[in-house]
Amino acid sequence: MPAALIPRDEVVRRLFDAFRTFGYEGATLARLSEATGLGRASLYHYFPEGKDGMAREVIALAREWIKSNVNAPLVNVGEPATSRLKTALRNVANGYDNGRAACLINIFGIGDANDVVREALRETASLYSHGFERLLLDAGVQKSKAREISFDTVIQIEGALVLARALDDRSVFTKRIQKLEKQYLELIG
Amino acid sequence: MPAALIPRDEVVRRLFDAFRTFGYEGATLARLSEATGLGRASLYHYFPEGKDGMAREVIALAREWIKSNVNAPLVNVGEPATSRLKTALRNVANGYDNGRAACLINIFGIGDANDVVREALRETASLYSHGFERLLLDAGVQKSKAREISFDTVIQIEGALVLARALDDRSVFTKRIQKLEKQYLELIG
DNA sequence: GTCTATAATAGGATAGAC
DNA sequence: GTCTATCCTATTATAGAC
Repeated sequence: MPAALIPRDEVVRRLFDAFRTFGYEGATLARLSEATGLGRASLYHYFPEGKDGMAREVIALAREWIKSNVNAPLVNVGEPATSRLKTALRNVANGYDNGRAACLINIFGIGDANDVVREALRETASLYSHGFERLLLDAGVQKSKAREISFDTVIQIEGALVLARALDDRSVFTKRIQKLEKQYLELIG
Repeated sequence: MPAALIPRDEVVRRLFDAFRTFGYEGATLARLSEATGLGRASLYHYFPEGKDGMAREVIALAREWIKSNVNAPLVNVGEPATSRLKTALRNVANGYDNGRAACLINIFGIGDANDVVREALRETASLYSHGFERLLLDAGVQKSKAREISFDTVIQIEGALVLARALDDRSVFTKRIQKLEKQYLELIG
């Protein structure tokens, strides 16, 4: 019985990349096989539920990524608010490869996903704004205002990614992240 | 020789709807056939270049839509700036069915489109911000500032559409449009 | 866990009658 | 312009050997 070529986590990470590059429908098993280096049969060994199961695990990875790379830094009360924000935004920029990579929240929102995927998507999108909201509340911003701004933050991230891809110009994204940082520093600095 | 069941323009409009509902890869010929009411063979009669040709015409329709429904109202110097803006934003809200429909600029930016589609996409995305930029310039806003705000406008539209779909909450989109109107009125009112 | 082989279906596209 | 029939390929998925 041959050993696993790569850890399961790494398989999921590569699937994640493939899904957000090609979209759900565009991510064919041939491409997923190439992205992971695993044959189709091996993919079905890892994911008996097939492509749908892969998608579910990939969304779960996205959720964990947001938790550890965005929300955890933002609510890390040991640090001053400004450096918490900078860490989170740096992680956001890196996570999207500075605008080259798309967001799964967008990708899986296209087409007719099943209910499980749709609910996971809703939860993940909601989670995304929570960290920013907490940071603003900690900094003394009023609740309704904090909610509005944190929503606005996710909207700007998603919109900038879309426009950067359409214009084929990453700076549209990186500049927007810089502008977000500036806006936050005016509020919480 | 049977007459055409529907005008060609209407066929393209229905394809437009199908593409932005399902994405390029998700828009199968079966679905395009159902959306238009035409058999596959008839679709190939209208579009000898197949699905790719349909996509190109659909993007052209999107460009024309932006020109007549967004940019034309925005630069209509016969009207006061505020009502020009209101007309354009109302058209934007309607064009996306108040947040229920996705934007082709996003849809066709996913996956690996060919060069023709990619270039058309770039042009269309660029066109989108031009009308808003012109309105701001007319209102006396400084050029660099006008450019920045008009970009920001498209980013917010695209981002709000993504988030509204992910959260399955149209109000995320409609509220953002209202906020955009308010921001503009502070500048040009 | 990986492999080869293969089933079963859906996808894009075309031919030719009407 | 539309229809039925069909081709070919790609796609998802499974079986069984190692």
